[in-house]
Amino acid sequence: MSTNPLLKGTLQTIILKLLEDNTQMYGYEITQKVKEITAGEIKLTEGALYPALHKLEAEGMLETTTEIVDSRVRKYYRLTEQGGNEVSSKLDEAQAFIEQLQAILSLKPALK
Amino acid sequence: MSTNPLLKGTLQTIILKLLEDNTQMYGYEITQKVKEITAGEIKLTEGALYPALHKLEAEGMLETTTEIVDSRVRKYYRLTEQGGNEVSSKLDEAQAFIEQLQAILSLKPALK
DNA sequence: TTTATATACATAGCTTTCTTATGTATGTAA
DNA sequence: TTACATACATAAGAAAGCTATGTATATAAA
Repeated sequence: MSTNPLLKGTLQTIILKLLEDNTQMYGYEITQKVKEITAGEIKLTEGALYPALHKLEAEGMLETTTEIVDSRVRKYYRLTEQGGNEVSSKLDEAQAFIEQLQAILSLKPALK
Repeated sequence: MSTNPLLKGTLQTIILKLLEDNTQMYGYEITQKVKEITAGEIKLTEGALYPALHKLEAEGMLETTTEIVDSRVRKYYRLTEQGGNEVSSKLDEAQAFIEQLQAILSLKPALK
């Protein structure tokens, strides 16, 4: 994988979508889930994930509860009502952007 | 459109792909081409485009020739040999990332 | 027993890459 | 003479990643 500039801008959407599907998840679980779904192709780094979670929480999109499991701390995140409302528009934006991008990247050479 | 955080990381690939298809283009032409292809959905700002072109040139991916057309300066960019070699791997990366992203974003809710 | 790996959080410092705003200059239409 | 289109460029700032580091627990391996 190395670095992944393409990830920029999509991390928030990934987080919100996963939390829409799974009700509640903790940070480490999100990294593992993404790794699993993408067969290791996309790896979320902690330095990107945790600040992104904190930001979404500060914006009122996510709320948390902390639990102790096996004497380790787990901070569960779930969508707030506002967060839930935001998900579908974020997904629409992402899908629209992907389609436009593919329109450019799979362009046939101009017939001159 | 407003701002476009999703654009991050894809601008280089867009530029290289357009130059693969069109042999040579100048900056303003690239902005218009992208606007045209995406029906105005994606707008490249000059503050993003020109530094990106300069960077690709500095990295040896692009080379330029300047012409005067209608007493206005035009700086044409085209792929160097190195740039040409780089295009397909950039495109592969972008397509792979898009596929992984769609795998995450269109995930069905986990059956629990 | 001490090292490595996995789990689980967090943050500081850095870099890349974008946005906004501004500037120069020419040509044309209102 | 004002506005808009064409055509370049850059400075300042913000956003959002990455790397590295730190804390802490549990377990497996050497």
